[in-house]
Amino acid sequence: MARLPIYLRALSALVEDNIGTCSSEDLATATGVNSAKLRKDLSYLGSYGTRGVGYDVDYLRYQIAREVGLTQDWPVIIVGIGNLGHALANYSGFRSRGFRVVALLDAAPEFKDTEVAGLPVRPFVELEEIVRAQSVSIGVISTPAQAAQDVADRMVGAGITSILNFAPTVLSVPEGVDVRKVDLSIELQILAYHEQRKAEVAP
Amino acid sequence: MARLPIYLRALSALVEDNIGTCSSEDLATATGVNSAKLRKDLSYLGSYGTRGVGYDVDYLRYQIAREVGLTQDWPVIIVGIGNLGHALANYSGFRSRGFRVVALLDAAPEFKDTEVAGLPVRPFVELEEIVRAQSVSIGVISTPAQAAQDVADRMVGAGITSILNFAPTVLSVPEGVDVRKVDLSIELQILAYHEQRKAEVAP
DNA sequence: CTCGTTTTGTCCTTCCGTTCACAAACTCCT
DNA sequence: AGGAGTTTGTGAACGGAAGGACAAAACGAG
Repeated sequence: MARLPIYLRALSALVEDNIGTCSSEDLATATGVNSAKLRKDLSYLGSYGTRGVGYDVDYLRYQIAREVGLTQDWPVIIVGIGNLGHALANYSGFRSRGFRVVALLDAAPEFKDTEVAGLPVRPFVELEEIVRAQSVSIGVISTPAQAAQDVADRMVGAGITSILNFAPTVLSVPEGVDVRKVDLSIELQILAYHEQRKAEVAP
Repeated sequence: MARLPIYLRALSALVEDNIGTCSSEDLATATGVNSAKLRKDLSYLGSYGTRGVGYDVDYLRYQIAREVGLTQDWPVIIVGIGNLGHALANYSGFRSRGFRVVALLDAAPEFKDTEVAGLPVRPFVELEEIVRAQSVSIGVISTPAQAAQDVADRMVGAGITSILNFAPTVLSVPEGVDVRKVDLSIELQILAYHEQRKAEVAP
């Protein structure tokens, strides 16, 4: 479920505040979901609550983290060190949630011998070697659109089975490989759509 | 509909390739959608196809752009010029799709007199003035999580009615204000979840 | 002009996610 | 110990999106 990470974040905030127990209603308002939906989501993982009391924050957090797979460290590589790749390499939210950026790659020769976020930028041809050496299964693509499919093919060939794609292209990958796409301008377009509808109704 | 921008991008690619006409099947495979779903989406906008022929690429593109609201220019401000804000300010995909970044803001005084992507970074206190002067209705938040709610409140107070939030927090905003959230680490967590399930089944 | 081919637009069925509502289970107070 | 008050877990109803399937419409060949 795509909502588990949201619950996880809210639970982490509760842990910070030394709150030991919470009801589904509490979590629901904190995360902006319906409380029945939240309970159903959690019951799908098992019966981790106590009727009349609620959920043990620490315990529930661990159970969700285990379900999502965050009890282990996931090595990640980032291909395409432009503005966005730069930002991703420096993003602290990855490391704090069980992801470790093990390598940055870029095909452009001008990155030779440069460092970003404490990691050397390595030439793209070393992809296979790095993926195998570090058992990487998750790759991030932050290249321009026209390079994305090539990068994806190489990633899949090297053994990567999950791709987070920031390039504005539809990637085609074989069965068994997961792709998630984040398209910044599409998000803005969706907002513009709603903006326009507001403007049409009002005046 | 959230799929319209995807169709729009595929249509733009077809225009580049000088393709004047396409069937729903063509567009569907290019965007990775079921062709029946695509036709239903398009028919919701009106009857812009010709049976036995398909859709006129240029005409359809214009109609979708009009529906989404991209025939006009949308001024946008970005608050929080860290790594991510930097990348967003430089992202060319915004301008090329009808969005114009009119101001960058940050509360930190060390940004005084600096420029990013050709725009001066202005102090956060000038938010209201900028929003009013430029009639901005869309704001982007790329601050740390703890500042995000404050920024959102100020944005709403200044008259902004659509917010794209990159901070890992649930924002609470009044009725009539749209918020879209992009959480980079949640995307990775969803991939990790699927990765783990693959690993459980295989060995 | 007619027939065969192609493709749209849409009806209808199916399915999945969401929400309501409530019994079961637990705590606390008396 | 028992009753009042909470809160979970889930059965059942609801709604809407997705996909299959097909009639209507356009085009081209003969």
